[in-house]
Amino acid sequence: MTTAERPLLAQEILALASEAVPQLSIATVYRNLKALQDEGTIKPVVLPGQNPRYELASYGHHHHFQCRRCGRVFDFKACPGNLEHLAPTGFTVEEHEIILYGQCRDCVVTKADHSRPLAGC
Amino acid sequence: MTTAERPLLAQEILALASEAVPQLSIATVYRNLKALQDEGTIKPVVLPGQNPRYELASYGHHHHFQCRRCGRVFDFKACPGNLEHLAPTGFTVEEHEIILYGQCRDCVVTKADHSRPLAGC
DNA sequence: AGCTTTTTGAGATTGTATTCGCAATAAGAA
DNA sequence: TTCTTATTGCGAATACAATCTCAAAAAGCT
Repeated sequence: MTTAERPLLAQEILALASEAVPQLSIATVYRNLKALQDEGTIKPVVLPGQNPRYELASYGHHHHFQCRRCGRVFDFKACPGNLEHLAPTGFTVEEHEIILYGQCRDCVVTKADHSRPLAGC
Repeated sequence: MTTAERPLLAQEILALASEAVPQLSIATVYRNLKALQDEGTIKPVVLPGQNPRYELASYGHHHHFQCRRCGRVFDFKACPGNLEHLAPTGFTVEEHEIILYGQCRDCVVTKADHSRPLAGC
């Protein structure tokens, strides 16, 4: 399994790995994901209402961007920090999560080009 | 159906409404949620890996806080804004979502009190 | 009250991501 | 090569939120 530059769905992993191992089954993908997760190599990235994606656990604090056109999720390191004061008074903030939605670099090209595929571009 | 002060799960709605209508079934809850959603009165609030909660659609831009102890989700209006620049260069940000995790006012009381229930407190 | 329409409860069913079971295959050791 | 162990493919099974079915109950109307 090679390193990817963004969190991947089990299905994306299957698709990508299938290029090298055509008969690869989804069960094997899930089995390996589980194993890698148990040993702490990877961790799940869950966006609201979506299936888990997976990325290397070694990558530090960061957040995620999802492209609305191609659906891919990207990491970004930037973080405003100091979000503790946003919560209602009396609340304690232990962790935060920021998710940005928009168009990725590949997809901003032409706003109105509806002929391009909506996923996997 | 009365107004609640935070987004509720179908199950929470069932539990709360059952106090008034004991034999209420989950099907009715889902039916009404769907109807209210179709007419635009409520909208779903989805946290990563969790079932949708529902809140009034009229409440403007805001974000969510989840208490790790009782699991309840709360709204908060505060928002740092200007998150567009956080995304990688070349990306366009159309929307953002911030989720804070921690302890709610009710649950911060005693950090080490493990005798209290973990949900519904 | 009698009739019609809408809503409901309760259980069955669906959809779908994930996991299991197990025989087959591959990889390692000797 | 032969034996042993680990991994795989593939179809079946699971888990579970959400939806459907349909007879019963409730609400409206006259």
